[in-house]
Amino acid sequence: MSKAVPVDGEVDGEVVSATGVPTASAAAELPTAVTGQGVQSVDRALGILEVLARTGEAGVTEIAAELGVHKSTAFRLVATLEAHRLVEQTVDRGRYRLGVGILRLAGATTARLDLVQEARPICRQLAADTGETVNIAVLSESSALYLDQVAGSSALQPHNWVGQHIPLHATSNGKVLLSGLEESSLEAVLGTLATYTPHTITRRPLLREELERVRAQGYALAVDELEVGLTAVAAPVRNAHGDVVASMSVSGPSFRLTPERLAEVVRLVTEAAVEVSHRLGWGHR
Amino acid sequence: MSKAVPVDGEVDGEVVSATGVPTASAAAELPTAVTGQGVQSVDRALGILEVLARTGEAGVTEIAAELGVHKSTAFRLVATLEAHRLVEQTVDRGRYRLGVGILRLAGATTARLDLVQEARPICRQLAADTGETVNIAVLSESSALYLDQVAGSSALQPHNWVGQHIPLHATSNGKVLLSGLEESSLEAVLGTLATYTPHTITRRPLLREELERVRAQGYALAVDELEVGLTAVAAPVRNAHGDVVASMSVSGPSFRLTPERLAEVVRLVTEAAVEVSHRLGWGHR
DNA sequence: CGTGGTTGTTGCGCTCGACGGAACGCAGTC
DNA sequence: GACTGCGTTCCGTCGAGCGCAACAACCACG
Repeated sequence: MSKAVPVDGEVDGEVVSATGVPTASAAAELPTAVTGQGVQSVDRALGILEVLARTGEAGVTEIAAELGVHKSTAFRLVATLEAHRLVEQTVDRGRYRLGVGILRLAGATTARLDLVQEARPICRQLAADTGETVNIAVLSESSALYLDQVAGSSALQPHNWVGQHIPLHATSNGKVLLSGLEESSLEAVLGTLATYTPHTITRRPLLREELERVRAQGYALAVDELEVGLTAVAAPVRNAHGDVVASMSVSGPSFRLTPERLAEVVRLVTEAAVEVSHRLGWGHR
Repeated sequence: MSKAVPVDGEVDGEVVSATGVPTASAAAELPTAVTGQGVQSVDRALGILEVLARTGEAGVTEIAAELGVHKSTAFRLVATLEAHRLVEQTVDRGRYRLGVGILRLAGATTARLDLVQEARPICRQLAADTGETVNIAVLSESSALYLDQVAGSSALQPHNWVGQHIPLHATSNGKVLLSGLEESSLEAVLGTLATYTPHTITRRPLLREELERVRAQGYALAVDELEVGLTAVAAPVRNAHGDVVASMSVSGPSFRLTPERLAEVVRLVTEAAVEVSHRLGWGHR
């Protein structure tokens, strides 16, 4: 198992890439996707955390096999992790699982869970890619509250919606936010469905169908529903639990967001929303 | 931009001003945390995580000083942590902070805790019904550890307590958890009763009376006891044996949780806690 | 534009700390 | 009671990780 050490060749450290297959490193017999270089024992210890995150529970022998190290080594590492409360054993002489220390650390990271802060660079990129206006909104008191907006490349600055409350049933963002609600709370936030244009969805059964479609396809459309000539597409942003916490949208004049262009925009906005979700801790399992 | 919503950003020293009760005369030789025995490098690496959790952000030199090791050592450890996404640097050649890997792990831990799993839908419903923030906490190391949080309908996430250790005597959750203890273990977990506001209960006899009241009425109140303007009400969650295993709370600004509204909130939170208890096997006697 | 102070980053040789082998105590199970 | 699995402990060895020092940027002086 001794790995070829002396000469360290590649300098680029980027190995893991979410979907990427691990690089073909020499003697890569480890089934776990742990990074090759770094402080060995720390690398292994963190590997243990990842194993436990994946399996939920594991014994020392199992862990040792997974990492490709001796039992005693795995035990020493696990004991060190336990001293820091990052793992805990179910009973004495039992298996191990992740401990409360993880939660304490996570609590410290929530300080930077500022949605706007994390989403901004991605919003900017999305605005640059599409050339249209990008918005991010959350649910607030029976309406959509726009938290941030990045203008597109086009000269004419659209209306600035930041801080505005927007009806839920007539916007793409609103539909996405509604799609994340359960049936019970859905009824609580839905008042009368006001009519804004002939295309506004005003009948509840139709809205439910639409929300079901949004859930299924992972994004929402709104064409001429709030305002004639205004088209928008939105995708959900999820937190670590998978809840829909916000919605990210691209909007612009309908004559520019033509049906054939929409497909590409849909792809971009869903990708961006997934990226933000990842930064919020979503994406395990 | 985005002036409208003051979602608290990166305030540095913002971490609970409460937990750090000045320890009387703790070991001066130990640089930071529990660094007893174990794998040295792993111990140090985890120490780095704790430093970052405490300070929010830190540079390599600062970390090295905190741990009492050489810069290069700290750098290598931090680089290893970074490879696993547990830390990340703000910009190139910049300071380090905790990364999203922590959130992934945290998500895995809460997913493993059946308590959170079972309680989550009920918490969500409770948050929707009351419009306020719902928390669920357990007893851990002489303090209340918050396991989960569901934000209320108001847009701005007040403060994310998940993973934080909160004093037991100054919170509604803490009182509920204490009320489930026996006399002997009660004395063990109670240290000095720190004062946070003029309303904090700091005298032991008064606290005992309060706990007796909590036991009798089946819920706990905390108005302006941890923080002026913060009101919370909590109810016990019991397992199949009837032991208090967790506490569920609704909290919000005192101006919104008025006395006349509290009655209704008390009813809702106790009902929700009973429902969770039932799911954990309580109630068949 | 230099100059002295920071930072984070990187080779390098020495040494001490982490590693693996083996043995131990303890549960179950043929 | 022998067997086989588990988690745990002890110990000698050797290579991995340590501290040193030099490096490359950056910032604040003057």
